[in-house]
Amino acid sequence: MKKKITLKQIARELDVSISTVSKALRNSIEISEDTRQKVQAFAKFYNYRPNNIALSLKNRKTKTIGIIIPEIVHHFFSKVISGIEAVANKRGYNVIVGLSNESFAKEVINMEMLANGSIDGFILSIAKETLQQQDYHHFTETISQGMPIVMFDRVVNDIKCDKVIVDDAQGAKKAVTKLIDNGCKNIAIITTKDYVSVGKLRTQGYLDALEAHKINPKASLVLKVDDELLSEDHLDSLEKEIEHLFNKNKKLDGIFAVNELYAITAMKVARKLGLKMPEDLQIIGFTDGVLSKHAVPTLTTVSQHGQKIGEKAAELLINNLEREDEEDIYETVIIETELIERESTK
Amino acid sequence: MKKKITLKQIARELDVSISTVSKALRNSIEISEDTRQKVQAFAKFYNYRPNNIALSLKNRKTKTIGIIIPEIVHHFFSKVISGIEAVANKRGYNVIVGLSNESFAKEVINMEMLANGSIDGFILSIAKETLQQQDYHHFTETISQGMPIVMFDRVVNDIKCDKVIVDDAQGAKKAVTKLIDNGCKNIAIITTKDYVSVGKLRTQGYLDALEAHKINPKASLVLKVDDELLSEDHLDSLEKEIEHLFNKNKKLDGIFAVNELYAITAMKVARKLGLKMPEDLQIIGFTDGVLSKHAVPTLTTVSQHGQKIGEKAAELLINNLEREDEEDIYETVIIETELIERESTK
DNA sequence: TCAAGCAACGAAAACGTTTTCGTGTTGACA
DNA sequence: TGTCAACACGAAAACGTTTTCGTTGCTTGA
Repeated sequence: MKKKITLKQIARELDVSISTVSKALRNSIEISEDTRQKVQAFAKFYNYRPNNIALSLKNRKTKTIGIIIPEIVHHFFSKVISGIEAVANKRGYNVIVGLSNESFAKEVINMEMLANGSIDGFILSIAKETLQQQDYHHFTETISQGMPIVMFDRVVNDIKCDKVIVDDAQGAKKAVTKLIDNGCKNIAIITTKDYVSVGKLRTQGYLDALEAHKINPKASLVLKVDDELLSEDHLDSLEKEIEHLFNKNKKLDGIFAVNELYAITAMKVARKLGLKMPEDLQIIGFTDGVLSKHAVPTLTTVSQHGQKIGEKAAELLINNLEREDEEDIYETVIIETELIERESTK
Repeated sequence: MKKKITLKQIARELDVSISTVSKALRNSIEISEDTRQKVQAFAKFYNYRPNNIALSLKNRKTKTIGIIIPEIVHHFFSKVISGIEAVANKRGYNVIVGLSNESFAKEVINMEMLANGSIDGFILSIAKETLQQQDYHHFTETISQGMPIVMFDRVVNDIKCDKVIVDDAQGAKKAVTKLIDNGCKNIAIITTKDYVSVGKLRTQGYLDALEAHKINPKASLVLKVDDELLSEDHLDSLEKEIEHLFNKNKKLDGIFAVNELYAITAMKVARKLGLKMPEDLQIIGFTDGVLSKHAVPTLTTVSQHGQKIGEKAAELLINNLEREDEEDIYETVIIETELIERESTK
């Protein structure tokens, strides 16, 4: 077992001072050609690499980004991480991941754990519980300590930080407009309760599209699902609620769902009821995940470009970290959504 | 902006020494009740938290685990991370994630980036390119530097480290046996080229099951797909290959696929050919991802329990890190697979 | 011959902790 | 009064770097 070698050990072996070794390795002109060669050869032979922790302590920056997300087993979030990692890596940063599991307490703990020097800045998407409780002190506090935050997807406006969001309302509007253009007369929306900001915005987009076409929204066409039904365990109750939606609206011919799972489940119920897609019923989902691509029929969906969101968030954060002047100008970048048309629409 | 406060600043404000502050905060009996109270109150007021980096440097351990995986946008891998994170968090560790993107070079770079003090140990799954080139020097080197590694899923035997694997062969055998028991006479396997260890093992399990039932394997029933077809971009060619498989074997009535995507694609082709599932054709996949659960028909599959794999890997690593005696005893833990029966089989 | 200047190197501080080992003061006790 | 223990605290080293600021010894020019 050959342990990692340090400057001190090299210095001792070569009978020079630590400073000399350090300078020699960084090709300082202060050091003679001779000693430089000698030191570098020795270092190379023993595969010397400076200790990151020591560097972090000295430079007071860790070249590490902290990511806090609600969950990782989720196509969208893993896409975002993938984007973050790509940019971070290219610019010499590492990423450290914490999961909140949608819990306020875990979000706080995780942030505190990382904020004590482990990272230079955060990229995060807020837990549902936090959104519900509207307690954002942990964000404001870390920001006031000089640690920058970039929020994505689930953001809250009154925090001073960079944000990367999709135009949820616009994307939803595009989707619903598509359904209208395709001849749908009775379009339902399956969405979440309002405290989930993105759910609210998408619902707004749905209403906007209807209004733009002078269609009166009907309350019975709006299904706000309790989000705990999103967990795989409660699929049955989700199905029941959706079935109820069909029963209440016999002439239903279009559905816009604010996520993939709602859309897929709606498809399943429709199939059970003997509806043909896209002939009798057209469906559009949100989030271009793996389910949409491989469903039967394949699902038309609003793509959020998770990878791009991650890349942009990482760029914003790193730019902020490496900016010389300490100006506090915060950007909100909107990533365009894209309607990916597949078989579930005409 | 109130920056993080340090021991030194507290010491200066309270006009005591740094040592006193440190001891007072750790409730040392060396310090008088009075000063202890004073220091603790002050620290609490300014929300003092010890700097992690300084602690890492001093203790020569970072309480951080490095994860290197081929990709993160993948149900199995994100499940594993989720498991690792849960255990790590509970035991006071953070996780830092690096992606190899199946590339040898990126795997090496990532490991070198983290091995210089940033982490205490690795949990990883080997990149395909690395498996192909069979160059494992970066593993042996980090191990010989005293940094422990736990490998999962894609492992290689001759590296001295803990391993967490699924009984791929056994799982495959279970699946194929199920097909045989269900009356299938002509069972094909869709698998990867042999250098992917898990693909090879699963193929072996397929052959084992046939042999156990005295069925002669037919070369035409074994489809070894070039793995670049796994990328979403090459789905067409994958479909073509599978279609070719059907054409060559008119009496095909069972398919075992070594991953979800192959299985789903086989379903798609079968449906195009007008085959009814499970009546005309039964299919079993590997990896219990989100696709299996929501496919039409839902897919019978061999579950690997990714979460459990992650948990176990984290336990092994942390136990190793916190073991007092430096004994090098390495374990290989086998996580049982489970056949989850759904609609694609009778 | 001497001051100046330069080349080559070393000492030490700093980053923020923890911990070991003093050290000074007090009180008790002989 | 002198000694010793207990008490409360501080100095300093250590973790591994980088960097500033000396400090040598030698050369050079007048």
